[in-house]
Amino acid sequence: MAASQPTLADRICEEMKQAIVSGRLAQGAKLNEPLLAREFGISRGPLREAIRRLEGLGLVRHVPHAGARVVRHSLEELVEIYHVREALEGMAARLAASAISAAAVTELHALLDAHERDIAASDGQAYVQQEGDFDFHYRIIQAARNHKLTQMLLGDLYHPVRMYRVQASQRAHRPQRALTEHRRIVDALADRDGELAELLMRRHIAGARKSLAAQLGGDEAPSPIPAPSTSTRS
Amino acid sequence: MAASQPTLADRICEEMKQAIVSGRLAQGAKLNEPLLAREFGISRGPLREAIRRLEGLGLVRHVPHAGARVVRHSLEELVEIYHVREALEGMAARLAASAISAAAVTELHALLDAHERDIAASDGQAYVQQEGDFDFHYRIIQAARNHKLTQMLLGDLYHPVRMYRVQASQRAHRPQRALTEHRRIVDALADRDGELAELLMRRHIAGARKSLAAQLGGDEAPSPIPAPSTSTRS
DNA sequence: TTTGCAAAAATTGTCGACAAAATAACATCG
DNA sequence: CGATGTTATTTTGTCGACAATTTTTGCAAA
Repeated sequence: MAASQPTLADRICEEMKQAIVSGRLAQGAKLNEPLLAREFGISRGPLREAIRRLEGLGLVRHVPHAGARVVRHSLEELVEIYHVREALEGMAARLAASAISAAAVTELHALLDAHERDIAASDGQAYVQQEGDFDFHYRIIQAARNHKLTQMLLGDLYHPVRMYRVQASQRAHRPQRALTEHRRIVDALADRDGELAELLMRRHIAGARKSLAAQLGGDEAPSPIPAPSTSTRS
Repeated sequence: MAASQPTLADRICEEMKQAIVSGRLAQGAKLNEPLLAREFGISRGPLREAIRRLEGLGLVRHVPHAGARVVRHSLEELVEIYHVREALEGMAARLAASAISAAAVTELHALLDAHERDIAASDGQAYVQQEGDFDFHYRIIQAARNHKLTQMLLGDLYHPVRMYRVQASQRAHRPQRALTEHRRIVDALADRDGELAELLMRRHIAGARKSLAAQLGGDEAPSPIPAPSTSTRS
């Protein structure tokens, strides 16, 4: 079902998605149609279709006669996303404990072994852990065998997270500790202990969220006054 | 977000979304561009943009040189969605317990009172409970004050559910019981008991999911998926 | 210098036309 | 009669051009 003859709009959409996630198209950047069209060597028609698709995906925002811009992700929004991830990936871990195959568990162990080697090799930077972390979470999500869940998590929710990681050049929070937590989760999966797997996954993501929230300045745990001013005034 | 001058593509996108959810555009129906363009009285350009946006929203599926079709939702997928709803709305209930205002709790009570009157009045059919149920869940989600959560739940996830409800003409499962469960949830919110609110909400949705899954086992007379008649009004 | 308004430029929205591909129809052959 | 290759039609993909709107620019006045 791969694109046998990928259309121009599809190709451009994919390229732009990559450009946005990688930061080559900065957050809030205006998408100038004639310019981009010339740059990609295509007409404005397919480009507009690609932009509309990205709009549906939530990666760009479009106002009627003012053009489209790359969405901006505030740290607050990142924290919100981590809340959602906590709920969703916790569920994924629980489902995975029931659905995962023994072979997949073995593969997960091998993956974590590889991560351990990578961390030991590139001590300090641990950039590989970035993609490796994604890889781990990807596999858990896939193992849950819930198509809609996969679609939401991998299709929509992860883009902002990847954008943030790449663009902020944020190093992994204590990759050694993350690795240990990953191992515990896999152990729970191997034991078919869905409850424990969910708990550990939630704690794992909640830890990352709190680390993120710490950058916000204040603790965000109990929001006493929600401050309804979203300040998205236009 | 005041649509100062809604563009054609936006308007058509909205109309098509409505048509898909309401079932006027059946599941699996082919989106014939010249036909639809004539029907809407516009050119193919904006129509294609609208379709691309719907594609990003996950309401239509597009294959390179074969055209776009309305997505088909199997009962299995519905069950998957209810799993996701359970996790997400459970979280929403927990967050809402912390974030909701006293005034909002009062409004919720009033809403449920109205539902009770409606059920008593239109005993049996209880069609109002359909939208009312959505209304209740809407408010809980909003009360969680998590923008991303709202976006995912109300933006993407609910469309298939509404499609299913509308098209299958499914009556609410025991509206009286649903109402009671709703009341208990609001009570938990009023007590600021997030844990209990989450538990009750999860149980509430899990019940609906099980009722849904029961249909999966036993094939009943009403065929849930209508025959894909390619003919649309011209 | 700053403010306000008007013209100009650029950009977005929309359309019709042409090229490429897929589907349908049809005639031919086994 | 059915299968198959070819043609014809429909449908999708792409492009350039024109209209509508917004933003910028320029200029004059307070």
